[in-house]
Amino acid sequence: MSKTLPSIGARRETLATEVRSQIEEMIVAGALEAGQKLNEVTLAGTMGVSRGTVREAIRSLADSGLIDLIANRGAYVNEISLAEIHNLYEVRGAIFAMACASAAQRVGDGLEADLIDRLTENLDTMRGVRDTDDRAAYYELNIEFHDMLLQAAANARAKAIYDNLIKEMHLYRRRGLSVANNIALSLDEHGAIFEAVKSGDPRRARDAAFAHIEKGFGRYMQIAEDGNAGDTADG
Amino acid sequence: MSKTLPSIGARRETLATEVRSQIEEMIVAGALEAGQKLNEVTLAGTMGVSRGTVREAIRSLADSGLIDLIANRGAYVNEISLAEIHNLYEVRGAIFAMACASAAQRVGDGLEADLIDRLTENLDTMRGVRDTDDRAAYYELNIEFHDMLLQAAANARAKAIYDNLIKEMHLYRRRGLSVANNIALSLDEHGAIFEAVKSGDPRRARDAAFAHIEKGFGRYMQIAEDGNAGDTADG
DNA sequence: TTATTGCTGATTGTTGACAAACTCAAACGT
DNA sequence: ACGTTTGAGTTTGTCAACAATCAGCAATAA
Repeated sequence: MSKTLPSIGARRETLATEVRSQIEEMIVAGALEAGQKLNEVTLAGTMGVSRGTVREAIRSLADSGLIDLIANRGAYVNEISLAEIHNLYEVRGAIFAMACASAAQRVGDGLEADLIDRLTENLDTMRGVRDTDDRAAYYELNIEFHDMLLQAAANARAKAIYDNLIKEMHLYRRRGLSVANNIALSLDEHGAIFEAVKSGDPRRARDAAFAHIEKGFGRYMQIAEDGNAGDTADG
Repeated sequence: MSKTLPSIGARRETLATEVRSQIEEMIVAGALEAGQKLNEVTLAGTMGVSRGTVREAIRSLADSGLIDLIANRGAYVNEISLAEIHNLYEVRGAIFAMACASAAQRVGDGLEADLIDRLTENLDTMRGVRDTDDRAAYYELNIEFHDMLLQAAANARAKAIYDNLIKEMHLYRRRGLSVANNIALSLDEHGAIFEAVKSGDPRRARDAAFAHIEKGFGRYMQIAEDGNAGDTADG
């Protein structure tokens, strides 16, 4: 299913970036377990490329936190504790809250004219999905909701960091612990964020976003303690 | 003066990381200007290492945002606009605010016993420096203040991202635009953050931190517009 | 004149080989 | 029995050479 996104004209794919996505996918899919060591020659062999190329890909993954590097000893798939998951939630919340505040500010300034319409449509569709309990659909809509706000913040760096965090958090979904979700609850929270952004109130948007992420972590903890292992969307 | 910081015990230095810091220093010091292209063979020659090694270093720098990469065309020192500087301030503010809230929470929970003492001492020293107008000393104290709070947040990922942002923002200090500073003002703001953290009020700490960074950007803009080019600390 | 095509030199992408460092376990000495 | 040392084997770090791609310019055609 996952065609590589056609890169926008500017930057073609290089072999190393291709290998990078491939390893990334292996980690997310669980083909490489947490704590497992990545052997450069083995990977190079199975992928049919040279060791240097694999090496470059691994270095890149290490820089974005998916992999731990120890000099002269190798690369290991990042093992993560519950405390670290909390840390990721915190950072993600901080970035998202900032983005929502920024988006609200821009809406108040008359920029981002169509944002409100697009958010409205997203929420409407989501309400329809709530009753059908179609988690896959909800998952996509949830990502879209967050993405639109990040986009509206007009802060490329923030978006890059956020996307990276999301990618990393994906990991823990496949690793036994599902990410918490309650469509009805997170829909309410999305509504609160929406209202704040719509009214152009940065401060309120920020608080609503923070609350949303914090509650999301709470739900995650709940499910983690209950030992649930379903594959759901986060919210 | 600028010795390279001794890397923390755990991870030994490899040649590539050494080259990385060296290039980093060249960029910060202005030996490599914004927009300038980095030629791999030239760099390898001047540094006396192989091309593959500088390649690895360049890739790493690109991942942390100091350098722009274009496939098959090369690496360029990141040119940055005023809007992007604002973006960096925003992200930095978001992370810092989150850290302060977290620190306040932990203080309220009885953890971080000595944090308050250390912050108190930092502020006292700073007040002494205020009158002498010793900017170098203030600069160090300012970094220490922020570092202590990031540390107290007990969030390694947040600290890593924050440190990276700071490093990047260093760039624009050497590039004509100084980073804004007014010791007396930022001392007041530090005081507000301190009080909030001390009272264990996460929300107030967060707001104070946000305000601090925002005002810092305001001062930066002020100086930028005035065309000032001194080398001062930010606050 | 202007746009297109085909060279040429230079630079990046990729590879395989060599050198250095590490792991593990057996041999050794106390 | 226990800690230390030594050595073989494996894995990573570094390097130099080969292949692919790009920027710039000259020649050609409309």
